[in-house]
Amino acid sequence: MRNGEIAEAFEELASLYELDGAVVYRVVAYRNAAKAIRESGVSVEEMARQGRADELAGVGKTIAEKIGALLDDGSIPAADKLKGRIPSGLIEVTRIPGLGPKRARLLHEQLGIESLDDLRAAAEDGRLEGVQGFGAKAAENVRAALAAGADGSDKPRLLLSKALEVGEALVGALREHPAALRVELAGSARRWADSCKDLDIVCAASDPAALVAAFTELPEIDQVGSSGEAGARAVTHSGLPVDLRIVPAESFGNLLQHFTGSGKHNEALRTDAVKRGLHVSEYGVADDESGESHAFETEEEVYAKVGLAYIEPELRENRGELKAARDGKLPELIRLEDIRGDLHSHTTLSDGRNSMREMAEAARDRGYEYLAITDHSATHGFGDDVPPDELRKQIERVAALNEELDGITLLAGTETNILPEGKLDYEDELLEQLDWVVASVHTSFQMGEQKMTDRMVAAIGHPLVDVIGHPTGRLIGRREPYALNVDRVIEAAAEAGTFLEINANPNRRDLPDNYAKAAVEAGVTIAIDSDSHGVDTLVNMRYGVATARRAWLTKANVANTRPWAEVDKLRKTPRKRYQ
DNA sequence: GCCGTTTTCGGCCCGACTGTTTTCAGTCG
Repeated sequence: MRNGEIAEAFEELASLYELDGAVVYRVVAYRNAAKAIRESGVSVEEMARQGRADELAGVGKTIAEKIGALLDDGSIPAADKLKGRIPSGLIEVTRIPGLGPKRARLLHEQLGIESLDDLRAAAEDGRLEGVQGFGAKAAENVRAALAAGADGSDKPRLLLSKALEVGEALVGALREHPAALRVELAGSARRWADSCKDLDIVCAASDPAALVAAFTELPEIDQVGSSGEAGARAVTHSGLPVDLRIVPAESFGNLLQHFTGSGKHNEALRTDAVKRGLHVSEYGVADDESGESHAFETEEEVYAKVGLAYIEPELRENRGELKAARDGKLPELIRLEDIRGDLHSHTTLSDGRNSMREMAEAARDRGYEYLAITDHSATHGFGDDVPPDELRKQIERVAALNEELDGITLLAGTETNILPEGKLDYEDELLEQLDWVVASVHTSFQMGEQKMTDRMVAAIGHPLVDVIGHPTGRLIGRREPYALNVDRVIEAAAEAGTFLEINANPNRRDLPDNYAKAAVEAGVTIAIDSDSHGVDTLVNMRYGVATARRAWLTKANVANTRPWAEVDKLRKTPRKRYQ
């Protein structure tokens, strides 16, 4: 079973316990365990088989046993038992705004409601008002939510690149307003998560009312829900909810820290602080000893007050960053400026939109020292392939252009398909003449896990494969990863010395952060590549670096923070012509 | 149900808002 599937089972179990009226701490414990399982960079099934599932933070003896039962029998006995009492449709009912587990349970007990359809009927025929705690307003809110299309599914999330497009425009416009003192994007966008469900903007202002008024008039804003001196809630034309908060400048650090999250990070931070007699909220840090509350202008001061080193937003996911901050063991995260070249790009020779020269000049303008031209191989499958003879000519064209270009080195490369049997798309004799070889899967996505993993491991073992491109094949929010044993892929890459890519395309960000972290811990070197198909997407490198930062990576973990000559030496098969 | 530089038992973040209350529970972020 995949980590995601195991996590889902425990999320369901948490909801069932919650509807059954279990103590909230038990429900939270199951939810925390589900999160740890989902985010694990190694196979939890494998850990469980080895009796090590309880090494995950938040998984103890009881949950470890339940994981075992789930793997052995396909279900958790406690969940099966609860399902006898609690209809699964009730979980959807709890996702209607304003309805939670307590009220859903009440509706089940008093009206026999078991599904959204039942809820709709009861809201329409007036039975809802008869339930204790429900008045006319509550019933009306349910009717409105259902009419607005609430269907019991989780809120949709927008890809980070789309959210940032809007968020950066809003922040830029607000910063230009004369009343603005400080304006920062907070929330999941500031943590560079894969996707966002809303935007949070935190401001300090000399004239709050004027700044709020200006915000509601911005061209990106469609509807304004509520607004006042303290901020506004609005929705953009693209349907993204935006929360604007205005705070006093002297407590800007507290608010920014609070609204950057994540919720789990803040919860853990506060629990930790309580042990030191400190109570952290968005307004300040209250000190039991002095009885005073301390407000801070900067986040650095907030973290210092609770005895922690400053934690970068990308790390604030409660994945061990608090302990590392306490022990002074936070990594010095890689920065975008550390990147010295891009090792995966396309031109019009395959499916790119710009010529080799245009790509080279654009890369040089970004300050890169080198750019690998890696057009698709002979069986790419989408047309625009590069047959062997064409690739030979391309090597010559790269050499000729290098003669003309100053300030950047072009590398002759390929993004070769990994064929279903694990072989590559060109003969070794041709691959040997290339400076850089990316190998990726672009066909036969539906293979079983064993075959797909064998296929990948075979490519990793090929002496002339420098890096595996977008190793899991996921498309964020649209396509699950291939059925792949990522543990084995990482192990094979570590053993062979083959690099694994963090593909920086914002739709991919592949390797994902959890796997990239596990890969580096296993000794794998990472390459962060834009996979640009035009000059306009070289900037996507920032999403790859963000994923690397979320994976706790340093400059040293990433190949292309080095000059090209060092990258050549670092890979498993340095090419003779460079020696 | 988990966890341990106060604890192997007794804790387990903080505050705002809403609607229904007659002092607060439930929900949300």
